[in-house]
Amino acid sequence: MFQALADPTRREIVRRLCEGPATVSELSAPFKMALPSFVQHLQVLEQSGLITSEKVGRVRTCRVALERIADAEAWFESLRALWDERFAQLDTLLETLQDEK
Amino acid sequence: MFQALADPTRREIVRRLCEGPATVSELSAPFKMALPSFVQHLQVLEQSGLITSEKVGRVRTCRVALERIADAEAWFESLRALWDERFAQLDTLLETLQDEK
DNA sequence: CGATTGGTTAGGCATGTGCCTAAGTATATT
DNA sequence: AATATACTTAGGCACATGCCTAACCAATCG
Repeated sequence: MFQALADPTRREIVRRLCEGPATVSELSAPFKMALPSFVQHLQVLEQSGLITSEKVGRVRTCRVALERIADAEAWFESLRALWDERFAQLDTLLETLQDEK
Repeated sequence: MFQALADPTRREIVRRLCEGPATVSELSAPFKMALPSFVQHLQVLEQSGLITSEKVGRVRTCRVALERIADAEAWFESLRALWDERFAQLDTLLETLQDEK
């Protein structure tokens, strides 16, 4: 998942899809890149679960998988929890020191 | 920054440092990896700003740079904002349709 | 001072990644 | 049916990445 987000093109794709579903053509338009290369990026994102896609006729429409984005975000929250826990321990220690004083 | 977080070893390093500062030796102990390889990971993280390090004598101590972590987290928040904005627009549209009905 | 410890530098390798071009398939339009 | 459009498949290349070993430097310990 983080591997998938390592590439700036892929991050931009995800960002764009948060604005709403889009076709492969729409998504690829702003990028000066050969289509197969671009689609490879989509595949990485889809493989990681961050987006889904559906082909109707000859048009493939991509959508962001927000639950999966939330999974990635949760990692940061877990870091914050660790850090906060550390501050809580520091606070406790400071209180202990004050009591002893 | 996301590039730096793409590697599981590096994510674990960051996670560990959120528990508190640690020396290179301490950090590398759980990993079955040659020290130079491990230090290369630290360098990637430091280069990306996610951690800082300071050498005192022969001991290098690493610390997480929480502000920088917050920068990465902010990207997810910006996605959420886009998504929320989209829902707001949908709500408005639904209300408009209801009014017309 | 010699030995040990903690880290750094240098060079190398196998694999992965991000891009390309060419050719092809399927669907839609004229 | 011919043409255009949207995507897919296949193969390739240059560079990046994640690991290794060997050698070295600096600080600390006994």
